Amino acid sequence: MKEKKNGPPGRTKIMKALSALIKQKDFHSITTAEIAFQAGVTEGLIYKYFKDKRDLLYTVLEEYFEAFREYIKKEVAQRETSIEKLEVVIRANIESWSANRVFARILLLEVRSSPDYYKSRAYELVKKYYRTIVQIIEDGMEKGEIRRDIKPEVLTKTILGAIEHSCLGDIIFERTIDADLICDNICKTVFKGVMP
Amino acid sequence: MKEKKNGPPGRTKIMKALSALIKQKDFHSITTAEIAFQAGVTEGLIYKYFKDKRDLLYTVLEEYFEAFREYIKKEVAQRETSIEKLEVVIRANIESWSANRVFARILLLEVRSSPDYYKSRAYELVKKYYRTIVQIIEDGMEKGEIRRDIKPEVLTKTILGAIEHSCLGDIIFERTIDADLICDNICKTVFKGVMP
DNA sequence: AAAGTGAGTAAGTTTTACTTACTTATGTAT
DNA sequence: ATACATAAGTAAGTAAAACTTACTCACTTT
Repeated sequence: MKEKKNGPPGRTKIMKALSALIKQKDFHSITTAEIAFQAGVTEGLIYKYFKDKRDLLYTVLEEYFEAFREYIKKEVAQRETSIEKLEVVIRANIESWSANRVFARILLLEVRSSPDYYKSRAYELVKKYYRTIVQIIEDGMEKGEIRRDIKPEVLTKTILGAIEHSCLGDIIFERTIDADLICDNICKTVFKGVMP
Repeated sequence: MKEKKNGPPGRTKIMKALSALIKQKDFHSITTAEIAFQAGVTEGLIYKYFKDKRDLLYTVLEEYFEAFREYIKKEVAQRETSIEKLEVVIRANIESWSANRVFARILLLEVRSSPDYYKSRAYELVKKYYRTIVQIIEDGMEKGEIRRDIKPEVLTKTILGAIEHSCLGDIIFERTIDADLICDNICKTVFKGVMP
């Protein structure tokens, strides 16, 4: 077996088609007709395999996310202290987005506004990722590496938010992401604080 | 003069109508027919005063943002040190969103994905807000209150991102925002760092 | 009073997401 | 092999929503 169970070829072609189109324009202005044309199938087939246009988007996102989590997991496992682990999460996250802008754009801009997204499998993966970070922080607190007067959940959100917003502008305006600079700045801020 | 130059009554009614509807459901599932009905005008009038449905949304957002900036400006002026100013920005931002969820939802979820938004007047106001914070940080660096080995722009994005992501979940799922907890946690993290 | 202007309308058209009823290919048991 | 079942794919629509166009009415200006 070369591939995972991707299902029928038409389904794969449709996902590839949207994946390609989303590089060129925003999701809202991509029509189902365009997707079908790019995939070389008819419009109706989209609705055979996906509930609706958005469901297709979530499924594409899911694929990206699976790879992303895999990568992060591997990197984290190699580190010892919780601070090192957090640093590698921050770095890997930014670098993943930098290498895979489409993924970042879908995740940060295209799906969040639809209520249905929060019932999707893709969102389940996001939550898993979130919980991984909370766990790192809780472990760090237990080991005395991280101060205990902060809520792990809020700290996680602070870190994820810092990453997201720092990359957002570059993603929207198609600029190159200076991963090192951003990572370095976020780590300095979060680990040691901004006071001299 | 009671009001600012709001333009013709129909225009105001349309904006009020969308403002009310967006409290109940997400922008995508609000139809122009609904907006017109709620406003007590015909659908065509919307297109007399606004380029399209999204343009109307940006204009509503603009109104909210104007008030937001006014409030922040006043709060900031009362503080002395740059750290105090940053703290009050964080607090005022979170409290504004807590008090005005519609505004936060539009800003964080509904407009960001459309390229047109980045040409709107509303986005200009966002940039102004961003620059205000950069300025506070630059002043702080000059006065020696903030370490100089961080880029003011990245630090600004880190702070804004931390705020946004910390509130996002509560906004989406309509939970109450614990402004004090979030503000306190972000300040602790950003000012002093997470290490004990 | 005639002309001009801006607010507002009624009745379309077009676009686009989504459906339905059908055909063609593929694999499987007798 | 042949009949049957199931899955892949298509063609031609429908419905709803965004957006247009050509018009009317009221009110001001000269």
